[in-house]
Amino acid sequence: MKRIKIKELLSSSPVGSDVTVKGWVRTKRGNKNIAFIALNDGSTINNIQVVVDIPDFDENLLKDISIGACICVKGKLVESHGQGQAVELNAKEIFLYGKADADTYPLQKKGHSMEFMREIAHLRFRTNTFGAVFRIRHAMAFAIHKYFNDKGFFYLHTPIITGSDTEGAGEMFHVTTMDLNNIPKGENKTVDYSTDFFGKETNLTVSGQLEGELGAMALGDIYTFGPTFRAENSNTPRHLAEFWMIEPEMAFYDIRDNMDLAEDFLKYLIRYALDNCKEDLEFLNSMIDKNLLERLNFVISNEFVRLSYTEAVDILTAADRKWDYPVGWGRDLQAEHERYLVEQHFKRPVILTDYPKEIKAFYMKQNDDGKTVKAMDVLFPGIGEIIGGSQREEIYEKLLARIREMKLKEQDYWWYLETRKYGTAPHSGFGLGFERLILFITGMSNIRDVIPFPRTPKNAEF
RNA sequence: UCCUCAGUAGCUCAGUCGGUUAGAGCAUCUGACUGUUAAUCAGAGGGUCGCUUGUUCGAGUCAAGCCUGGGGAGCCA
Repeated sequence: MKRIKIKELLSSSPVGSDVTVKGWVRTKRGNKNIAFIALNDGSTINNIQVVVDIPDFDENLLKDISIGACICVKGKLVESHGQGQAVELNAKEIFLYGKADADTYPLQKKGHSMEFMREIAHLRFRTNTFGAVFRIRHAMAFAIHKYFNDKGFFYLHTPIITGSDTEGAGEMFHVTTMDLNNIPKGENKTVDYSTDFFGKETNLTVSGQLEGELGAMALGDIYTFGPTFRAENSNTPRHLAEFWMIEPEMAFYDIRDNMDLAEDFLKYLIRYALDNCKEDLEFLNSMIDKNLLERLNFVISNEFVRLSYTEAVDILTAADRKWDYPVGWGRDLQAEHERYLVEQHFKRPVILTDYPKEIKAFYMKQNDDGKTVKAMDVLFPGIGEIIGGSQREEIYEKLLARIREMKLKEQDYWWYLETRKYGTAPHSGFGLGFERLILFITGMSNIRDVIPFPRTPKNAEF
């Protein structure tokens, strides 16, 4: 008999039908005559209750069916005699795929801390919380592709190994095949990369943006969605050394179009989760964050506030409170400032634009005032910066001047500059941190709990 | 990297002013119970008190250093 997934079983199998289910035991309880097994196969957060007439089965088999064991059950679907569920499965045959020694299996029926779960990341998928989180993570990845595909964007695969540093900012992971115990040195005792695999210094990408722009200058609208690496020694609940980022890049979009897209995109994703991950979100709302559903609904039904950096500084200066870090035009906004704007002053997502050029990247479109650039940061409650983007500088001379002002290596950007030399066009784009989106959607509080196997300083287990 | 808090049974934690043999709940094991819902009830086993050094007659408790983890900050998505 063909196996049926529990999600399908619960939604569409008629009472009285004979079915086969396969899954992992969540709990077993009962007495010497009858046992109840809560079985889960990951297809849904819901379990099927398997009812076992103990005299009909081998005693040793039943002993081995403990929490974590994997079994196949054939039986008849019936209306439940108990209260907790509509239907249950009366077992006729049970096959044990793999037992889970109750003495050593780390998961129990009762609560575990998130910290403990991180130590058993290979098993934490088997909990309600992580099952819900990773089903939602999948749904969001799918929705991202659907959103862009429906809008005529093309998914562009930008390189993971790069020969250039996107912004000159941020530590990168070196990629090499050199023998680290015997690194060839050239003149001045510097490393001689000419003998390395690529014949030059290479790193893992910190952003696909620059390559993404090359694609946008021909395909029109593109997006990337791939792994991104930062070797920064960041130890916070919002940073990973390896994370996933979505970077759309659009020809002929100005900063306003860019903001419109970012807001529409985020609201689409939240709505997609509400429509397609209802049960998982309800579980997270009840167990992880009591305000989750309310917050998600609030965000999709209200306009994001849009204001300039200069206006934000005015608000912060006028605010009746003390800052750990001083507020002033030209200084970068600190976490406490962003939080104040989002969580107290406006109480909704905020898009900040037109930052001083000194605190932003070289490629951002310079405003006529000579002081600011067309940058935009989308700030979310509890998360901080979830999106960072800008209109790009498309005028060759201005871009080159900025590269020189910031003392970047001009020759490293020859191909980037050529897009401004040949058929340049106004264009814009942004980057969305995928895990930060998942944090917001799930209500989880630590980014290490929304990626299957987190990479952070001093941790690359699994 | 900085600040701060923590590390005691498989898990979550208590442990008073430094004092005899370090406790609880859950989990595990044994037994009871004819429909359970984190099942319930009774009993049992289970400890290098993160590591090292020191102070002391005596250290889970005090001190120093280190390791690991949480929270906050910086960097950023």
